[in-house]
Amino acid sequence: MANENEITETAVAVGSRMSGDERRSQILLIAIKLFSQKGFSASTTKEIARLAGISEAMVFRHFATKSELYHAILDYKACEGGTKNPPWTNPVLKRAIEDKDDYAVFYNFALGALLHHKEDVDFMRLLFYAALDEHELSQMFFDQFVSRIYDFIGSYIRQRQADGAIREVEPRVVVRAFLGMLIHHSLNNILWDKKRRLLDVTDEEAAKNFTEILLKGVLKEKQQ
Amino acid sequence: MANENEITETAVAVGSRMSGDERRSQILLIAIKLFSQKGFSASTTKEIARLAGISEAMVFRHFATKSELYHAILDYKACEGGTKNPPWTNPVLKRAIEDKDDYAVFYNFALGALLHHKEDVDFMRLLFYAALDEHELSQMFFDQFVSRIYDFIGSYIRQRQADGAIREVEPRVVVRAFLGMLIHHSLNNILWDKKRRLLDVTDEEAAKNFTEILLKGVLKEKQQ
DNA sequence: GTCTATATAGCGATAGAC
DNA sequence: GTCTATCGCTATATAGAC
Repeated sequence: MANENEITETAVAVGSRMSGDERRSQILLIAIKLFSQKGFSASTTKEIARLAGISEAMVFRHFATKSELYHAILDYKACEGGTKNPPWTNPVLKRAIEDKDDYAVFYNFALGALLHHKEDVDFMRLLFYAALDEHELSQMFFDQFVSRIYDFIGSYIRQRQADGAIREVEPRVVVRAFLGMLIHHSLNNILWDKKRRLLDVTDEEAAKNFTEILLKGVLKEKQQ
Repeated sequence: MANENEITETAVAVGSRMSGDERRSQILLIAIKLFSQKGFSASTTKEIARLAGISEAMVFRHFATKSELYHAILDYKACEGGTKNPPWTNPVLKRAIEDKDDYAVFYNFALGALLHHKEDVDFMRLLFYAALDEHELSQMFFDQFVSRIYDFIGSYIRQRQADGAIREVEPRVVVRAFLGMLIHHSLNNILWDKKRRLLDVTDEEAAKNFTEILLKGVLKEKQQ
């Protein structure tokens, strides 16, 4: 691969004797970084060991197989990383929904998503690798998280349609359009824009613009 | 990996003696399929050889290294596959632009993109793998194709803003929003929707809905 | 052009001492 | 909990016969 970069920074202290649990999470964190950078097959247990400052045998003492390590990562990330603070528990968003403040609903959702993506680039990369590899994590995350997003935003849209505020469009199409803007934007930031910046906007500006486009796009004209 | 499927279908006749060029393209096509399904590292020259019905040594006669094979694929795909019939040569689209028929411009662009994605799933997967691996193809495709799309649609938007038809938004943000809907939708179709279908619409419906959302979202109200 | 056979290296994983 | 040493396997890549 073109990327010959090394991981130089490690969140956990390297080497030195540590307890089983400490060591286990250290290995986990390093493996997350490595797998998210190079994918599963291109990552080696040897390099994980080297980065952790321990021998390969130690890696296999904590995780019987490389595959088990992968699963542990995915479990860890899917439970802790990906679905922590989901939108449906966000108080600001809940309030906006109660108030039927359409702009606040979509803007806060958008900004939250963009910040979350930026904060957990590793997880996004891991998730895309898993999706391409057709790994079960992908489906797991999808069922546990993405499909709920569709229900969550979709039901708000349906409600606002009943109010006569939003025109008749299939709610799921609207969700896909909105998520498309957000996820595609984050993906661009992660994968390409670092080198050639096609678009240089703050997360707030992006959230504002996307929200405006979507809302004007779906609200009935008289409402605007 | 979870995907244990085999490639059973091959576009090119397997085995039997063939000319150098024939054999070369056969290997290329098989490798494209394999790399796009499993990524670079997880694909083996042995399997390529097996699928082609030849020995591994033959693969290395045509491509000195596995990496060279990868490059050949990317050159081939980037020149022939990805950028064949780009939107800016589409006569229907050109006509719509001349006529300043906003709906036709965005609808035809959208439908063209969705059909193209569906037609060349292998290339999309290859491109995403390459992007994650930070392979140069990714940047190449980006510079040769994506950035031109931004210029192409962006300049149309700018023109319509000068006409007073489209409200003041950064054109590149609008492009990103629209491409986001389209690419994200295709990505969903490819990666997840095959198992759990969140959204079941024809390409025409999707193109229509996305176009309507975008246009209502950016046109000045009086224009609608 | 195609093969068999082989070189070489690195992989995941294990054994056994400390 | 950690190491060194090593196994068995598979990977890429090459040599040389047909």
